[in-house]
Amino acid sequence: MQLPDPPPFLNGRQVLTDGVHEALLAMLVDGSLKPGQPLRTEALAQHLQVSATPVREALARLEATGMVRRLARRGYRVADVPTREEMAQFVELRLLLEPANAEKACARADQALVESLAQTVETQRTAPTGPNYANFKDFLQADWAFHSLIAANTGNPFLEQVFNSFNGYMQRYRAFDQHVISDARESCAEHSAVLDAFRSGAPEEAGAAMRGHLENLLARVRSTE
Amino acid sequence: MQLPDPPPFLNGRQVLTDGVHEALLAMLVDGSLKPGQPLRTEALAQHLQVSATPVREALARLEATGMVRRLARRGYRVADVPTREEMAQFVELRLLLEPANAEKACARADQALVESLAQTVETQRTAPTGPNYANFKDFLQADWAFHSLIAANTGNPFLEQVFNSFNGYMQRYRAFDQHVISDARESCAEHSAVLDAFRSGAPEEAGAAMRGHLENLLARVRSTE
DNA sequence: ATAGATAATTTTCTATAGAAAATTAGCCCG
DNA sequence: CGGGCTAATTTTCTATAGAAAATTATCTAT
Repeated sequence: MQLPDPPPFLNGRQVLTDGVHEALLAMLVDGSLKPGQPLRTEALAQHLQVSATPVREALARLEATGMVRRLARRGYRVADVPTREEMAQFVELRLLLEPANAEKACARADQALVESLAQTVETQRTAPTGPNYANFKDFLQADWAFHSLIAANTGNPFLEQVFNSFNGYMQRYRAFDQHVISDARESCAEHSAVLDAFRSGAPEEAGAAMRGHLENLLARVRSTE
Repeated sequence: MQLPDPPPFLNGRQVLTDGVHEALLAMLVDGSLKPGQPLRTEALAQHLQVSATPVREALARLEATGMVRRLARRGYRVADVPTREEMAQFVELRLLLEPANAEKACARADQALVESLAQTVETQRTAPTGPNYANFKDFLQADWAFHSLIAANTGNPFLEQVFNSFNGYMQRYRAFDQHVISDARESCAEHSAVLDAFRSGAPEEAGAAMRGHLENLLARVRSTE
């Protein structure tokens, strides 16, 4: 098959499956694919201007993230949005991992890392926090970048891997949840506290600050509704 | 296509991809697919008596486990066996999660769980620990079942999910590593200690026993060679 | 009407053919 | 003998057709 004009998502990618995977991931995260919605391969393929094969392959990969679920002989569906309780359990998991991440990363931190972290905090501070997802997208990305940078600099690839595997799951929740976002100011201040510990090279403090941040987050998630 | 005799791995499964996935997983775990070996779709398909499509789909799923890696336009390969250092880092991750798992599971444990755990310990105690993989397969399965049961009974599905996602990775390592197995006796005694804490309904003790178990494991992994 | 069965349609899933890329082999010339 | 170019082969990757299952629609009998 000769495509009339190359699909826009194939920027630099060599394989259609990769492009489809990325495109679907973006749609899942930003909420344009609605929870519970069936994902028919043919329709998606048509929409993305490719055949069904790379779509199926991309969906198979996405299944592992938990954002898509598959029923034998009945195809794929968009996973339900996490409930508040599920999100609380998710934060419980993060509470086990991220304070340790912060401690390890702080112990190994160089100037470049500290500056990168500072950059994310600054981005968060100045990013708009409007009413809909498009408006606070930058804020959320900076938020995640902060945690992600720390996970990536623990020196332990497994810690990074576990963290990243839940990336989309987390971001998708936020796209559907208005409340967590409204705590932008507090969240920003808590990140600053972690950053300060990094600046003064105090691993234990960094761990404690991260624990505090997540405990506050947990309280915010649990308190509402 | 009409298969002359149904492939043995399609027992009860409705979809070929599922069967292929399971078959490949088994081959990866028991070491019959060697580290670094290229996984050519056509060859695997022929061997499993199916076409290339379900093979590709199964490989796409396996990529997420870390046991298989993919290079664009160059296909899939069996991942390298974890080094000792990587395995130590893996145990570090487990040290963050599993003591908490034990504590949570112990706090919620009922009689049935305690009995199931006791069963795995008993299986371990009586299982043969011969020189090659086939011989201590039962032992390793019981070992893993112990940890897996605990993860599955924390009440937090994320803790279970993270744990299971590394299942194959771990088991595969053991198939290639002779040393960890030789500590069968110690490992068994340590499991007993955790079990005792469960019996007496002492969550903190259970967590501490689990921590001790993993710290000993970490020491065993690090000490050798 | 409505329940149950049957037919028609849709959709998933698998096989296969062919295009694009990568690998290997062969060759020429230094 | 060896480096670099081209041709041949292999292999991945994508599209597509068709089989099997599931879903929807239609029809009949009560």
